Order: sequence, then structure tokens, then C-alpha cells
Amino acid sequence: MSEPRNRVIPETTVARLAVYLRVLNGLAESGRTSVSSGELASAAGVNPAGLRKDLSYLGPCGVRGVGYAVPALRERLARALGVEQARSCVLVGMGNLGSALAGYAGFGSRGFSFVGLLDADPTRVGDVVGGTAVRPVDDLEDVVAAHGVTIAVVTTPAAVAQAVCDRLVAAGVRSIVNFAPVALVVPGGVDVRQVDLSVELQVLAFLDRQKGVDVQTEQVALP
Amino acid sequence: MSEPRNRVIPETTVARLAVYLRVLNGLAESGRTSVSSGELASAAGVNPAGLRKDLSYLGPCGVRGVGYAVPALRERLARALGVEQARSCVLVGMGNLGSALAGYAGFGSRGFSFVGLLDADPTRVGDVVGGTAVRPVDDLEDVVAAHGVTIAVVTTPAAVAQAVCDRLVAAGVRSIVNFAPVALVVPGGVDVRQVDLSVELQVLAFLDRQKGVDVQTEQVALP
DNA sequence: TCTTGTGAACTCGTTCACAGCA
DNA sequence: TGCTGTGAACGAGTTCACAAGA
Repeated sequence: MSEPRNRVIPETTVARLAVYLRVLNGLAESGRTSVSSGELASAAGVNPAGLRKDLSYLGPCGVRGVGYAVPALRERLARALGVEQARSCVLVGMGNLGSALAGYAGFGSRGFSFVGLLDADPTRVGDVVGGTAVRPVDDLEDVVAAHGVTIAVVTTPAAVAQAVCDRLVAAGVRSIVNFAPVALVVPGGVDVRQVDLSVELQVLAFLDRQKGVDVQTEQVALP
Repeated sequence: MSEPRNRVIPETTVARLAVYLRVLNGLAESGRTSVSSGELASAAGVNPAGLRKDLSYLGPCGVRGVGYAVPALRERLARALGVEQARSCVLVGMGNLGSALAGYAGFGSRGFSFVGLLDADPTRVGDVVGGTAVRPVDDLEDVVAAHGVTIAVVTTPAAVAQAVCDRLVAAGVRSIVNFAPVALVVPGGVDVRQVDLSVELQVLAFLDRQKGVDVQTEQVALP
């Protein structure tokens, strides 16, 4: 059988599979029909052996001595990631970041559709972002129930993120991406992925400063 | 001495140190003067032992039997992360996401200042975001040189990200946070941190779907 | 006695090297 | 011959358990 094996797929691998799928979509658009692990790996910015190991979690999906068939692999990945049918999500907090995410066309093509954009600010309610009208946050429970939403994105101010999270969980949401800079407390069975944009910058600054120190040290060491 | 040891600090630890610092800032505002590893860990969403190990890279900074002094630890972390003096950054691509990042007040308080906001679209040039005026992307080299910028944020469309990256590197930038969904190719000595917002959502969707499957399986298994 | 600091064990993910097969 | 698929070696990071010390 070519069905996925009973192995559990590590989260790190799932994240990379999503990247491979994005690259394959680009290749398919260019009319490419076949690709090697080396080429795919360099386009995705990973090690070729690692890419093959990642794909091996889905069972054999290439041809030895040749490479991978682009359309077949694309379909295989899409199915493994569950991108075949669009998944309904809600987004709470239509500030700058929330608006950016809601307006990002990339989500639609990757199997996500925002069925609810919610904000507590009455002046924002009614705005149309990415084709969807912003609704008052009081509608949260209604929207989640009406569409059977299980995935939510939180882009509220930190101060209200936990309260919003509690309401989402109570309404039936089981998976949350949190952009607010606080650690959310959730009951078991609920997944939270914490994304802190300024941490990325801070890590980079740390590495950058180390480079600077190294350069200084070298300069001091030189005559 | 209480100076940092010569150990190399893992990137994963650096990222968490930034989170601890954020939590400490909140505690300091509340007037808290002392905190235990357990409390700090739960506020940051990590394991207490791991937190202590993270802090130990900076050398001993707590009091056994008591905990950590909030102001002292705050200063220690700020110094380790290099947040004392503001670092100059440029941001290229003032679309939705770029505007959101540029307008995010959190960066200022965390030691970053955007000295250049650049965009290729003439209709955006002149807009003021977060107190800084948007300039044409042609000014890239001038801005980088004038401020000695070594850190850049790329929020352009994917199609032009590599070209922008090449210009940044040629101008002297050594550290890049890339939000465009392509793997940037850079020479040695240049760090790139790739952030793909839709990958977060995709991983979450995968986990969410697995839960659904598990539930279904359970339901099938029930009488 | 309480909490920190840390070596040691362990788990997880990555890399390597080569067997397997068109 | 060439590239995939994968067990095995390796290394990084996390967790544990306890010694050290206020």
C-alpha cells in the first residue's frame, strides 16, 4: 500500500512538509514535472538527506534513480497536511497584525478560510478585510458554533488575550495560534502555538552583536 | 566574578531569555521585587528546571532558598541580550505585514529602532508609520550606510525578496529576518531567520486534524 | 528548609553512509 | 549509473535528581 505508515510525524517535519508543498506549487506552475531531492532541498533551504527522511514518513513516494514526480508528490503532501478541504478559522483582534493576516491571500490557497474576523473596537466593526466583514467580538460564540470552527488566531493586545482564549476554548476551539506576547493557559487537549515576532528580531540581534564582538576581538588582536 | 561564562549560549536559550525579560518587565511594573524559578517559568510557559539552566548560562544570578531579585535579573538579561542601546534596523516592504511590524510599539521598548522604512510603490512613499516616513527602496544603500545598519527585516513579495536581500547584504547588512515565503541564499557570515506565518497555521491544522481522527476512532470504538 | 545551580541521563532530531532499486 | 529510502551514528537540547548554600 502507498498509505501513510503508522509512524508518528514529528512537528518539525510537519513544518517542513508545508514548505516543500509551497515549493512544489511553484514548480508545478512553471510546468516542471519531476524534481530531485537535492533540488527540492536547496529550494526549501534544507539538507537533501533530511528532506528524503521527511518524505519517508509518508511512505515511499519517489522513483529511485530518477526523483519525484511533481504532481504526485504535491497531491501526497496536500493530503498528508489536510489541505484538500478548506478549514474554517476565526481571527480575533483586527489591529495592524490581524488585518495583515486576514488580508494575506496566501492563506486561502493553503487551505484556510477565515469565516470570522472579530474585534472589540466598534469603529472597526463593519470594515471589510480580505473579503470578510469585521464583526463584534460578542459574536465569537455564534461564529464558532455556526461553522464548527476548531482553529483560531489571536492577535489581540496582551491584556485581553487570555480572556479571549478562554472564550474560544469554551466555545469549542481546540487549536490556537497566539501572537499576543503572553503565555496562554489552556486545558489539556488544546494546542497553542506561540508566535512572538520580536523574539525573532531579538535572537538575530544577539547573534549580530556576537559577530560584532568577534570582529572587535580580531581587530584588537591584529597589529 | 558575576560576568557571563565563556560558554556558548544556544539559540533556543536566547529566544527564551527574551521571553523571560518580557515577563520580568511586567513583574517590575507590578512592583514585584522577587520571583522564584517556578513562578517565572509558568508565566513564560516553560519548565522550571529548564529556566534555571537557561539563566545559568549567564552565571549565578539568584539567591538559593529565596529566588531571583526582579530588578537585578532584568538588568542582567537586558545586558546579555544587548538591549541596553537601541539597535538600528531597516524594514523593506511596507505592505500590510510590514506596516504592522513598523507600527508595533513593542519593538521600541525592546531595543530596536527602525531607521528606514522602504517600499518600491511610489504611492506608499511619504506615508508615516510608527513615526517614521516611508522612503523609496532606491534609498536602501544610503540608509544602511548612513546609520551603519546591520539588521534588516524583509516583508516584500516573494518574487523580489532575493533581489532585496542581495542589495542588503552588499550594503553591509549581516542579519536578516525574512517573512517572504522563499528561502534566501546568502553568503557565509550572514544570518537569516525565516518566518513563515502560514506554516504555523498549517502545523496547527495538522495537529487539529489528528485530534479529529483520534476522536472519530474513539467514537467508532465505542458501542 | 527552601530554592538555586548543575552534572548526568535521556529524548529527540539531524546528519551520515550505504543498501536497494529503476 | 544515479537517486531514493533508511538504519545507524552523532549531536543538541531537555528533563531529572540531587548537591550546594542562603
